[in-house]
Amino acid sequence: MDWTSAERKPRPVSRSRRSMMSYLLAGLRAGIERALRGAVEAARPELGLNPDTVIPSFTVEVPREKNFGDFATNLALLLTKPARRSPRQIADILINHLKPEELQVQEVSIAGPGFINFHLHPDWLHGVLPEIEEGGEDYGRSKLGGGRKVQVEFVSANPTGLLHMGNARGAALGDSIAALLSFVGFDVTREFYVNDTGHQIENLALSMEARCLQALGLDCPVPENGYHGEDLIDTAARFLDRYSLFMDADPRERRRALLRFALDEKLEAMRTTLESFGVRYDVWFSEQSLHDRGAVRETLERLRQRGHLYEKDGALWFRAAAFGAAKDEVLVRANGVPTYFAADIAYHKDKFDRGFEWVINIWGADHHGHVARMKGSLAALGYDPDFLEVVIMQLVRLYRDGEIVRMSKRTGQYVTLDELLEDVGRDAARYFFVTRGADSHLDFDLDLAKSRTNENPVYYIQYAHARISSVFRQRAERGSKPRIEEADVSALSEEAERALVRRLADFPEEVALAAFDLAPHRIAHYAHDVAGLFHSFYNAHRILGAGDELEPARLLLAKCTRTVLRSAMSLLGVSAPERM
RNA sequence: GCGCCCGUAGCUCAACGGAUAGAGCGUCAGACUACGGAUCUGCAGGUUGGGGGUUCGAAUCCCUCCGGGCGCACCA
Repeated sequence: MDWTSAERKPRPVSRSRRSMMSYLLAGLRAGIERALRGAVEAARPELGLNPDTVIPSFTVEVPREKNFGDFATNLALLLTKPARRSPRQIADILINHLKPEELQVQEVSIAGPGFINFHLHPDWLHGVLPEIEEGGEDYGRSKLGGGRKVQVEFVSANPTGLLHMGNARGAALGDSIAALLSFVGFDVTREFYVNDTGHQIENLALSMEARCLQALGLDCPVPENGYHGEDLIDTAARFLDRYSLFMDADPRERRRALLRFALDEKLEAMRTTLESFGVRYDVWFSEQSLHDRGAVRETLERLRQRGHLYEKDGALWFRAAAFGAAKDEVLVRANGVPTYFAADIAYHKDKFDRGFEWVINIWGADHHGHVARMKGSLAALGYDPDFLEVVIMQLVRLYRDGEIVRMSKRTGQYVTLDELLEDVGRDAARYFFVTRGADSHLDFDLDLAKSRTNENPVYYIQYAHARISSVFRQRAERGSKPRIEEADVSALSEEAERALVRRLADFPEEVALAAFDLAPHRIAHYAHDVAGLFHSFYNAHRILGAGDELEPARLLLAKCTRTVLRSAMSLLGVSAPERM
């Protein structure tokens, strides 16, 4: 783990220097890192390092094993080559150039193959709770993003049907990623790209027309490639309700009106569903608008000028293969109609032109084949393709009653997000989707998500939060109120208390790491961890009635735990109930 | 056939290239006469799919094989 993780990955946003935080742990780490750097410089002759030898980039991290200390560095291991000495020898030399007392470090030791372990003075923990108390819901926020503009585009489902489980995973993932990036100081835009033109949309219009005619008693089947979902029957009925002059209208006008009506209704339904899932977008971007204002034509022209297009079989092709894609791609069909990909290139160019410095797309695994050509097209336009980051999300497999639920959009046999929300509820759904890494195949157990038992991990976290709230309710009911403000945190000496405080101190770094790795599942695990430490503490020790010294200190600990749990759950889109 | 992702405890999954691979669930054995038992404590459970390689160090990177998922349209 590394507070400077923003610099580890070769992303466009990574170049600017971090703005340093005052968080305790981060500060202590930075101090140790500086001291180590200084020690290498001072020890150059002893280590046999040339003046121009670059110090390798080393880590100062929290070791997994806690008797390895609070921090450990691999610096000595990395210097073996340039220094031509054994790592333990190097570590020994480095330690002689460190002044631990200046670092709040109690003990420095060499361990294992040559790690240098730092044991902090135990009192450092005393600073943690006051810091959380002061920060409140802002504890963990940072300015690491430097206010740079980031766009997260996710779901972007075809407005031709209802949202399904795959879309739901994308929604949960995208929204949490956006929340994380915002939390660490990026200027985040959540965006939904609306596919409101093209073949699928024409099919939608034709299907609507068929449903209308059916409603009027005519025998008119939905086209083979059309949309057979029953929701369209209702949509058609509502249309007829409103526009009774259906049969008299000019067929072309009629189709346009049908389409407009269906699109509006479908989009509105998606917006409503997503909002009840806790997801709200800043921008709904219309594909059609790109065509309307000539952005697609303009983009094609630019590619042509740069010599990346050619004609074949009457179609216009992009030399995608020259930019790392599997094969070349058609941008304009022989019939003169641009492909979806052509519009998509224009869309991503537009993202560039709007000034985003980092663009994140959440795509399902069934679209992974598009990544190379999308990036290739950006390179062809003269942009840095690394500004685009595509998070590929593996597909969701549903289980009910221990068996796989087969889903097929064609036959309309699939579980919708609306049904999921009704069935298992928002909290469990959001948590389940975001508790696994994006590239892990997700087995979604409907029965487990629905169950209100200890098998369901969502409630474990929420229960910790509700329990803390309950303690404060109890306290309010009782007469005596020791003042939390006068809590003496040094009274917290039990192992369970210290472990919890220690974990709470990790939150700012945990959030930063999760944000830059686009990995909200880290927060899910972290929250579970904190909840577990709290439950252990709670079970072993009294809070109320613990005595004049301990009670206020433990109340403060409980309050800070609640603060962190709330923030973590909020990042995941899970509610933090006062009682359950 | 080619490309991308995955394979870790009985199940679902974690683990910035670091030290003795960790959680939850399940199994088994236990725990408060006061703050919510949707809790806690403990036991058992592993050749990280197989085999090579790189590295001081590999679940992690490279090669190869096996198994699973998903792509490879003038669809989106």
